[in-house]
Amino acid sequence: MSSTRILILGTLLDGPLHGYEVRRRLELWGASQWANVAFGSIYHGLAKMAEEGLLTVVEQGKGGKTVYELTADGRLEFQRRLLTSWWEVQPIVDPFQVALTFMNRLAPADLVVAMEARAEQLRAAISMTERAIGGKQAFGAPRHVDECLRLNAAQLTAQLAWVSEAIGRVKDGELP
Amino acid sequence: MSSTRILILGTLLDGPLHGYEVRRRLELWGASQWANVAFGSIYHGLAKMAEEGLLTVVEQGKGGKTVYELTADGRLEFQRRLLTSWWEVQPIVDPFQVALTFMNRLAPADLVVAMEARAEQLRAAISMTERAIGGKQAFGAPRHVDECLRLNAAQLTAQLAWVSEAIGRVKDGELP
DNA sequence: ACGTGATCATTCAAATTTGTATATAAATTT
DNA sequence: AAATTTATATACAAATTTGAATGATCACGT
Repeated sequence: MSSTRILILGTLLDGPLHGYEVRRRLELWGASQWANVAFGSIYHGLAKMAEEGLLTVVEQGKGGKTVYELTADGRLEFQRRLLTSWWEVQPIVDPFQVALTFMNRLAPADLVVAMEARAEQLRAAISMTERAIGGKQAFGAPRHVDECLRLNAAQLTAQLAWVSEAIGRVKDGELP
Repeated sequence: MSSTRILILGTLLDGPLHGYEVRRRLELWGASQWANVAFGSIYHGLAKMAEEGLLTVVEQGKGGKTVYELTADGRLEFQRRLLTSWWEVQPIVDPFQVALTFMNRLAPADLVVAMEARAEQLRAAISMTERAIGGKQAFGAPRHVDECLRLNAAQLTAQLAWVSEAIGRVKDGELP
């Protein structure tokens, strides 16, 4: 289950918007980091949900601009999806798991070099994320988007801890 | 960038396989948790990569069974993708970020209830993951797949830490 | 008023993913 | 040994995602 739909519905809660603006809000919330919200997906999602009655077209635009608004059904659908987001623990998808899966396919020496480089990059990513905390309110983002950053930083820190520990074990020949 | 292709290539490293068996191996490695490896994706990926010369059809089957083998190009492509997996830090995609993004759309009381339930589920998921460590070698999985489980447990623990701390802040009215 | 680069806004074909339907072989029950 | 269930194996239509292409509009110096 992808998150495109709930994200689109969520941007429309406070009033009608057109596709480009939907995308801009999501960008501001950092959603482009962890969701499929390329323009194509947005426009497709909007058109599809309008077809299904979750949205209505408010202003079919002169010049082509199309503005969408939530219907009552759309609001219900948002609430439904929001509740399942909170109640159902869904797997974390981390592309680094792929690297791990095939760690035995890299020569140990290369592996150690890659791991050390990754540890360095992770430290940079973590401090960058932490510095970003608090910086988005200026552009109209609600305060709690910082929590997304905090959680992300915590998960990157967990990855860093794994890498740091594993470097030693690879050097000792315990891994892979 | 999805991980379907590298996963398929990786299963074929040690010898030709047909689609169903590719899927079985991935399942064993736990990849179905964090990647798009439904049968449809596998068969499509196999056919596409064969078309592109990364694979060849070894045994066009009586009864329909089609066995694929890596070509030299396919091996190179795997190595290329493996290196980028290790060297490029890519964002962690956690569906829970969606829930966080919209935490202000739930009544605080409901929010606290959902968070407490989630903390409970996370504790269960973590201990289940930890118990699974070491259990897959019996079925032929290489030892280092345990590392995927360890990393996953660490990331879930990070999420649990966030939730536990945030419950207090919601009760105090600091969030959202 | 005129070009020109940046931002705004959408469309579209191609690639991928999902989910279900289908078909056959193997094991199990009756 | 026929019937039924389970596991193996693939195919396919529908939905979604990607990424590039296309225009329109706006700011700004000349």
